[in-house]
Amino acid sequence: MIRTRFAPSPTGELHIGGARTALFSYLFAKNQAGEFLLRIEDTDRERFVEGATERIIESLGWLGIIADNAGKPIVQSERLEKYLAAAKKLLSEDKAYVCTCSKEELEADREAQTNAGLPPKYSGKCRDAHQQISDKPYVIRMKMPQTGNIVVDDLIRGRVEFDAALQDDQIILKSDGFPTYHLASVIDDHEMEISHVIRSEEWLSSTPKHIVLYEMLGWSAPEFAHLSMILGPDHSKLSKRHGATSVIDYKNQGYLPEALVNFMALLGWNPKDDREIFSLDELTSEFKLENVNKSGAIFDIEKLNWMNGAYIKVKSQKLKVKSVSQNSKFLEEWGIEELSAGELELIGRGGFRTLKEAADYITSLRKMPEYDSSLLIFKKSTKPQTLIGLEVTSYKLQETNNWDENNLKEILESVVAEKNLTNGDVFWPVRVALSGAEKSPSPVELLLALGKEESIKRITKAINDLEN
RNA sequence: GGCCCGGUCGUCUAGUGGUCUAGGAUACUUGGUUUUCAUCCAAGAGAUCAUGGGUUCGACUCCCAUCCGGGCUACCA
Repeated sequence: MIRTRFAPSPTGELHIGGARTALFSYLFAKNQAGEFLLRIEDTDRERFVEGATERIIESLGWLGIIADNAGKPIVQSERLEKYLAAAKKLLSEDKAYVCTCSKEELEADREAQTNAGLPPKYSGKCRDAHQQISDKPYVIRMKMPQTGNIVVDDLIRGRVEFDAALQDDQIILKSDGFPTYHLASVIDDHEMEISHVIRSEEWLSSTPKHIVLYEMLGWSAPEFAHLSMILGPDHSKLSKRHGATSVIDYKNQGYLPEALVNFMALLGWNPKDDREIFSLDELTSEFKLENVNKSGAIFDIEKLNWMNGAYIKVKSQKLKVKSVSQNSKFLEEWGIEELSAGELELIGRGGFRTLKEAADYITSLRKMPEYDSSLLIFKKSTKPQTLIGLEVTSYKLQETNNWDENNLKEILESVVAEKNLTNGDVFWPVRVALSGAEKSPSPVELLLALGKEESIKRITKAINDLEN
């Protein structure tokens, strides 16, 4: 049984990088009918943020990445005795030792080594001192082998070797009784029966320590797959100074979860052909770890914008055939509860990169436009011709009971034909009367979005403005 | 500094020794469509495959070196 996990620290909002790691872990497991679990790594009490766990789960849920244990994730701070017991077992087997070096001492050692041009490494002072646990503050360090190579067979990177002698005697239990990541993740991954550890590249360097820990504990290690990182435009690790980096930021800016998921999946994974648009389900059935890249990828907002626009288009077109109550959620967060079919049509014509842009447009469209009436006259037209166009159109619109696209188009065309006018005498002023803007969707789209009553009201106002 | 990972159009990428004078997408430019803008359609420009050496009849593809970028080097994860 394939079983993967996502193990964030509750130190803030879910990051794009974390979300992508979660996505790949989820896709890998679900592709093989496996389980995807969530584990909260809250062993650092200083960085712990109240409520962060809930917000991470919420962001994940918004993306559609639902862990099989999302209702009750594994929480490390609730499992302290397990880590302590394991550390003591290692201690009794001489695979770990008590270290009483103070932080100041360690800091001084490190500084001296750095100044001497040496790589910083724990001195090993307590390694063979065989100290017992006493009242004195202590930590427990694992005893790394001092010779040989440690091999990591990474599913993405292949075979990577590390010189054991260069590895530090990692602290596995801190003086506050909490485990470090290394111990806790090894124990939990084993107990949760995780078959594949899929995590970010930043963990590759400490994987040898984890492998040694598995051996010491007498367990077989899971498979490892280290994902490349997501980079900012300046090629450094994506971080806050690059602007929006949390999933919730994108939600608030009007990105669709489907678009964000699709975009993140393409950052480092591809289907080996030209397809680019994938739903979460399609991603699940297509995903293969072999198709994941080794190199880091820059988060390119332009491409996300394009993809989000494409999703907005498709989604608004789908909603068009549904009832008003069903589409009430679409732009709800921007204060728009109900969308008419005509408004959805207008959104579906494309051009909006975010939901917020679309909502802002609909909001402004719903207000009676204010504009200089000279704008009503097309550059190749005249005031009298414009007035005729507007008046005849207004009359015909009042007479019709058939407010659909084809009919409206025919009406406008018939005004042009019957009154011997040009498109510029009719289409342009009607459009301006409805939108109040130099640039806008077509008059037919606007008529559809605004409805009969509002459209006639605006055209009437335009006629009055022009006459006075 | 040490160890580790990576390096194909600006960006995401295809490419696993000959089909590559390198394909797709995005962004950009131009043309078409449109009363306008956007959409849409079409076309174009854009990569001496980081650099230098090998190996080979032949290398983007294999090997080495160099350079560049990134990660780790915490009682953070």
